[in-house]
Amino acid sequence: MPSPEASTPPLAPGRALDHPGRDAIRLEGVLHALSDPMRLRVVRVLAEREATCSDVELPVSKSTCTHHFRVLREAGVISQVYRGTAKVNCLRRDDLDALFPGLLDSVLAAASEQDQRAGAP
Amino acid sequence: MPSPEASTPPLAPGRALDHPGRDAIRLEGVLHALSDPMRLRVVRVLAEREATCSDVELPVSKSTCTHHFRVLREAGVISQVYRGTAKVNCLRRDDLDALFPGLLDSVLAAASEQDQRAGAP
DNA sequence: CTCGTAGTACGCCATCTGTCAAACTACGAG
DNA sequence: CTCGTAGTTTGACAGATGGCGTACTACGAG
Repeated sequence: MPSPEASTPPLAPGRALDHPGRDAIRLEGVLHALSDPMRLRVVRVLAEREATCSDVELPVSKSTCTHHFRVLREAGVISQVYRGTAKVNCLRRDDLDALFPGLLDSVLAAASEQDQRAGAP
Repeated sequence: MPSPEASTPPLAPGRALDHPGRDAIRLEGVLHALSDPMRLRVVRVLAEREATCSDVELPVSKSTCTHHFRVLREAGVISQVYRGTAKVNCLRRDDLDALFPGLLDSVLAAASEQDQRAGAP
């Protein structure tokens, strides 16, 4: 890895994953995707920074992890692109905000607040 | 039924149902409850007016209907009180808005917009 | 070329979910 | 008291879901 900083990594498309178009994203599907604690945790991480599957720490096996990321992708919540051997995940903020204004933000805010309430008993 | 209009109906408590306290309402549970099309439909009706189970028209059997209302109640999304032989359902707007500000409104707005998009192809 | 790392694919399994029908309870009207 | 309406309970069932391990593929580093 020659001088990794500031250099755009390979970003090889390898093979494109199948993402639903903006118009194919359904509210019910998004809510369902967000209703799982593991997936909600993933989304909260991705709201702050993009991340590969493995640097979102989840207390589940690799295959289960793959499963959750796929559910999120198929629901239209995240996008995934290969970069070398890694896969980079991003929140599809633009699409979600366009389709369901305010929804993502209120879910994220609600999750944070719920955390805080739990943290201060 | 003597002059039914303007008279508060019996409103007999019959037997109180078990509702989670405000602090027991979990975001994941609420999102899960809202992620079913039938239940989302119920919530959208209740956002406009309170209603008995039977005057929310659902294309499912009575027992399935009972099931969905129970899921909503146990998730903390609605409250149910007996009034005579009927059961009146209300959105727990105050609790939801206090816990998850903006969430309910954005879900309702998103549902409406999704409807409109589907209605105008 | 070879190796290690990242992630996928495939079964398998237990549990949960949505659905129904049928039998039952609760209450108001007569 | 009797009847009809509203809703519950129970049991069944098919399908989805979340979880695992193992075997596999793909790519970058040496």
